[in-house]
Amino acid sequence: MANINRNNMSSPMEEDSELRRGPWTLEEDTLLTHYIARHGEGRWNMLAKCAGLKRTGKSCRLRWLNYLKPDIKRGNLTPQEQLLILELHSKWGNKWSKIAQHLPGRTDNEIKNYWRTRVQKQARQLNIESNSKRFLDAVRCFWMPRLLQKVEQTSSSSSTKTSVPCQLSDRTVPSLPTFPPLANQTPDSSIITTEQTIYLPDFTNFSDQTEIPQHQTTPNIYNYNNQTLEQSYYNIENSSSTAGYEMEGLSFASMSTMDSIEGNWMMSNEMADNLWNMDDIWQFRELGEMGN
DNA sequence: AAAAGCGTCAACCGCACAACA
DNA sequence: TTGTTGTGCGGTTGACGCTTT
Repeated sequence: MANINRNNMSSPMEEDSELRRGPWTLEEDTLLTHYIARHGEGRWNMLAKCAGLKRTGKSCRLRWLNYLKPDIKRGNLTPQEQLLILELHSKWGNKWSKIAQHLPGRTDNEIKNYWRTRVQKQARQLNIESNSKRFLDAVRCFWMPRLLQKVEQTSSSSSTKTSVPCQLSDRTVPSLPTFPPLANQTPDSSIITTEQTIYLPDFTNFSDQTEIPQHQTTPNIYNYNNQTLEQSYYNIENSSSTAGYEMEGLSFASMSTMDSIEGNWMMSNEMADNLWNMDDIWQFRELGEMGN
């Protein structure tokens, strides 16, 4: 049976024709907001009726949680948030609500949309499955380092540790070193060390620490296209000790597969969403072919 | 200027599950 | 135990706006 009928608690003939669908009007938003302000959330079907809304309870709940709730954060996802999404998705897969719990103010719907429109777009460009291990490697090799760089730029350009929009006016950013150093290499002082700490702003409410695996202190070995690879792990920690969460286990495994990119990492405004350029794509393809 | 193509995102749908009578 | 209701989740759709042709 359709949800509309089941949730509406009345016969289809009675009320289905009266139920509104589609975009919410300002008036409906106001009704819903005011009702919840007075009576609180929950019992959505009853709420919809009592508030005088010709909507299903389900629709009201969705509108409230995804749009009207006061703590909803609007606007583009910050590099930090994108980074976190990539990492958590690599860990949990399409568990959008679970991922959303770690991004205060962001909804599962928003994260899901981000994944489908931005991340999967990159997968299409690479002509690989977005859920494949190859794509995961590509994300870790190319995308995450870029986001890390943006995080760095954000934190260094901001005296306070609040999020600022990423505004890269120059196509060329300072060169990024081989990324990451292999475990048996002596880290050059100019390069990012394996214990680099990056400060992330505004991540609060991280209480689900049990879900985050313990920090891996030793590199482990696994195979990619029959090549033995070492994984290096980078730590990213929350800047606020009171936030109660450290992003331990934020792993950038297997970046060493394709760490031969030297020199300039190109990034521009138009590439803000297109986190790897054509050179990266071709390089990734070539590496994939070599491995086959 | 108009049409077509494309990307984004709010909203909907189907399903699963928990709570309860 | 069974049926009903409420809620939550993930997948999908479609409207809308922007860009390209």
